[in-house]
Amino acid sequence: MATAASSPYTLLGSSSMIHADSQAMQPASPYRGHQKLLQSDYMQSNGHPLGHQWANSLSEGSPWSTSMEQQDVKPGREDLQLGIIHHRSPHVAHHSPHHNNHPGAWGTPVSHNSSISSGQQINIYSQTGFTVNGMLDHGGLTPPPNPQGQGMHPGLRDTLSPDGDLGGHHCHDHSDEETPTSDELEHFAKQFKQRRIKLGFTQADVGLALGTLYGNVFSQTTICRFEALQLSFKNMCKLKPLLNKWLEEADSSTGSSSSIDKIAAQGRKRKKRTSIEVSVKGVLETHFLKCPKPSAQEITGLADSLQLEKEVVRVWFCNRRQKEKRMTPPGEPPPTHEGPYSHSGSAGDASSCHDL
DNA sequence: ATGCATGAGAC
DNA sequence: TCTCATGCATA
Repeated sequence: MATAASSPYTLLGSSSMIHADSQAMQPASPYRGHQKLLQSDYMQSNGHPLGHQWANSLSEGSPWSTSMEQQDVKPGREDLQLGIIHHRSPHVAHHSPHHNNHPGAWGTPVSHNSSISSGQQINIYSQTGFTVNGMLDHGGLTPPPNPQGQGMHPGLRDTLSPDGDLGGHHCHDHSDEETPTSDELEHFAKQFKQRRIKLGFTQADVGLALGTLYGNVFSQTTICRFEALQLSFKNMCKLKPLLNKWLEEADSSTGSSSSIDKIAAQGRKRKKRTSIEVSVKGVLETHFLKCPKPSAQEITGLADSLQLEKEVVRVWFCNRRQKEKRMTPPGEPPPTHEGPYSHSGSAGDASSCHDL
């Protein structure tokens, strides 16, 4: 038996800790953001669908490479949130318990190569203006008369399903609003951030507002990643319309509406974040370069060597892969250093990292 | 802003 | 078991 780790986590008696902190934004850090998103087909070599579209581009002229230099400046808001709440049922017509929105593929709506092992699922569905609620109050962008209106909806986040179809028909392929190009997304992200800041909203505010408006609550992290274009193309496509709507709302009701909606429905005890030492990280990275996808056996061995839980090591590799996917796509080595596991030329890799 | 973590779905 | 979307907790 190699694998024998079921629940390595011990449930610690965690008291109900309610963190009522507000996401204060940090002074924009001068980080590097040379990320170019390219829309290309999946490169199905032979089972290694690492074909992502995030490519690095040092072209300073590329809008994508330009990092946001805006700072979060609040013109004059203290607890004002764009919580335009309407009295609408949180449950519109959810057919599925989960929100399985497939906004579209990575700019490959027609491609249906099944060679994509476990990469992006190819769906041609598109969300055409998901019906947020059956009915908006009046006009939709009407701020509530009561600024301190009580948030009547908890932190529902799986209620909204941007379906619009599922009926078993319609196969429109509007390659316009449905599948924005990477350039559009990039531009939108930048515009979004600027507007957001201008309006005096934090990323967390937006996340909450989205939940208030459409039922899909997002965290500051997600909004942040959206603005930084650190999400997958598909994910970006999914969030764009939501954020776009929010922008419209925010723009329309500038100076009105406010509702502190806190999603305090956290009944999940999360494992304490493991802090991996730099030295250990170095080792992990070294292994990652050799083998981005170590087997369970290798992971176990590594964990043992580093004195870490197997789960931690496994998750580390998973996260590492994800990170690599959005930062350094295969085929485009970063300008600062060499690519991680440089493409093996054409075909013939996909695995085989036997070195233990 | 980002590292580590969780969970659903795909394979 | 991996990928992928997402977020708590933290630097």
